[in-house]
Amino acid sequence: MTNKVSVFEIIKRSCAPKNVLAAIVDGKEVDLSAEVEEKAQLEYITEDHPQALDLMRHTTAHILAQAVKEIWPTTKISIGPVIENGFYYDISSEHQLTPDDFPIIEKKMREIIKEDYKITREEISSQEAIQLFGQINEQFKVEIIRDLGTPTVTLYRHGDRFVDLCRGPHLPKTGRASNHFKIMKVAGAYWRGDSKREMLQRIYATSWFSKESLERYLHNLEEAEKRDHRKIAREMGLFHLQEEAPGCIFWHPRGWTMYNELKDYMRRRIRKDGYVEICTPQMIDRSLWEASGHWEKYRENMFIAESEGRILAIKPMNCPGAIQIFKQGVKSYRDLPLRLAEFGCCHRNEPSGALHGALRVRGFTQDDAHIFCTPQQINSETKKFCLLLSNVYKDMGFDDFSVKFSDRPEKRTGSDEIWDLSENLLQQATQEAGLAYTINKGEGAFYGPKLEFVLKDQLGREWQCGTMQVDFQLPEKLGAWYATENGQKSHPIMLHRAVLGSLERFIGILLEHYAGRVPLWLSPVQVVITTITNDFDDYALQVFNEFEANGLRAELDLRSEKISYKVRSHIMEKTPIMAIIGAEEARQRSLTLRYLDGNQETVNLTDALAQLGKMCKQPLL
RNA sequence: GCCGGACUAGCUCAGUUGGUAGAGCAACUGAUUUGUAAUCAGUAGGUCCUUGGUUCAAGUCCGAGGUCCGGCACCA
Repeated sequence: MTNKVSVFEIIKRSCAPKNVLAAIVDGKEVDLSAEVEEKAQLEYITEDHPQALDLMRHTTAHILAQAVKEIWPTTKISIGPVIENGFYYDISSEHQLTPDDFPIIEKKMREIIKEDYKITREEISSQEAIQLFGQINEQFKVEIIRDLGTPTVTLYRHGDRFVDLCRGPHLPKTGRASNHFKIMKVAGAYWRGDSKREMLQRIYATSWFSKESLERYLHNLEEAEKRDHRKIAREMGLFHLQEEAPGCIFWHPRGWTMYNELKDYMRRRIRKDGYVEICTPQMIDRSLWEASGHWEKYRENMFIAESEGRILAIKPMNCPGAIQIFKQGVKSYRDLPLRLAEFGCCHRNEPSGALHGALRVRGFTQDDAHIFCTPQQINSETKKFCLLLSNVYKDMGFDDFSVKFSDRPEKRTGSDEIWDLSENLLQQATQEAGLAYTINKGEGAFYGPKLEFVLKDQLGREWQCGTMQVDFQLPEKLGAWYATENGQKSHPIMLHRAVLGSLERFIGILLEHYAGRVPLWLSPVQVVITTITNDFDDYALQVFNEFEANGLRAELDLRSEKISYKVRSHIMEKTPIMAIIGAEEARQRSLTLRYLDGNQETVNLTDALAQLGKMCKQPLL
């Protein structure tokens, strides 16, 4: 029999570092109070350990809960997990928290840290735990324990002041938690993430080991907010939204230029990949939506127009329309794969609370396409698509995107065989395309599995852009078929796919990614020509005409302002290049090109034209 | 949709215990002719989100609605 001792004891006896927060035994994190074999291999978690921050934040979350309970004793606590950059705790309280309460809570938390309560772990039977939490009116804890269904649970106490249900591990004492924390915001969150249940108050906080880390984090947040696409769009004069059209964008000339450049680029891309472009009606009679199943499953999100006694739906998706085109004329297996692309303008009545600038809108245009193919062609088409998407994202400057594979949901149609087949084909093709992905269990569409390609905004929020969905339902439902090699009728598989997702969303993400300094070929104004004094306006006008004739998007700024004033104003509009003309340039028929990063060079007009032409060229041209 | 907050000039924001609205920047006009992030002066600009109420009097207090912001839920 081997002797068991606490980690704490081992540290005391050995020459282990002083500032150990917890330990890892057999790959499992444990408290310092944990009893382990005397000769166990221990890894110590000190502040510089990769897992230390989460551990400390977790304990700080408990301290937050204790503080709130001490200030408002009737508060009920639920869960308080660690998240990226911090943690939150969900509570239910008669007291509605406001930011004014944050300093009060923070002060109490500092007191708790200063009091340096001993944190003890205790394992008790679930029944006892239910009784315990029942007595102190912690109904959420009781529910959690019931649902866990384990014979025992673990509790963590802060001295005799606070008790919480928790798996742990935790710091040995509250005093080991860092004082460098900050409560960030309070927001509503449903109990258990279920919109039918009680809404709790979620307190978000961040916490770091050092003051510098905390300050750096807060500074980064501020910087990220400056890159908010809504702010940038206004500064650059790209688009606006207004009350009368919630969730719909008013594109201004500059924004629309960017939009069309992006669209042109995509057109060239997909043409190279064998797509043909179509356009289907904006409004289609209800009967088609009933046949497609949208009327039943998606009615709530559809905008309806009534006319002459019939009900028309404004399309929320392009697929039923695309199928109508496929159905024109008899199709043969020789026609497959048939790739019908559509820059489809869709409207969806998204929940009001979901709207978010250009990233979540009600009216948007997808770079959509529907590929009609045989099951055998799923593999090659998926690979082809993954390659297309990777190339597009690369051209846009996104090396970093995540891929999620969503498999069969509980509510679905189609046999298990067809699900097995399509899931396997899709996964295999993705692997063969060299893309790493995570599994989104049960998140597939009811008609088939899907791939989602996700980009992050400046504040770390994820937005799905690209998608690839296998659909073995809709062609059949809407009566699309082709003649096989044996002359039999067969329903094609339909692949729904988009690279950018929506042009609106993608532009929003581009703006944030580049802080408005988008690649030259996308820039609405590529170069602004300006003069030091009005003496050179004639030459400036000549330059402008030459630029325009060469297909550059140029503007003239002949305001009689100081050059510093004009430089500043164009920097703020994020115009990538200024062509500055003074006495020297006019005499030599040259230009001084000033870039946004402050670099500049003086070149003669002919060279400038060639140089700018090259720089502003779209990919694939 | 749910919880909370906000809404005053194009933008960023002041506006006292309720007494009838202000600044800076932007815009416009004029002067200035200037070498790389703000030249000077003047002018104009408001249904204080909408609406109902309380009051002698409402930007301010109360009710209803709208939009936006932050989360949550949703996201074919």
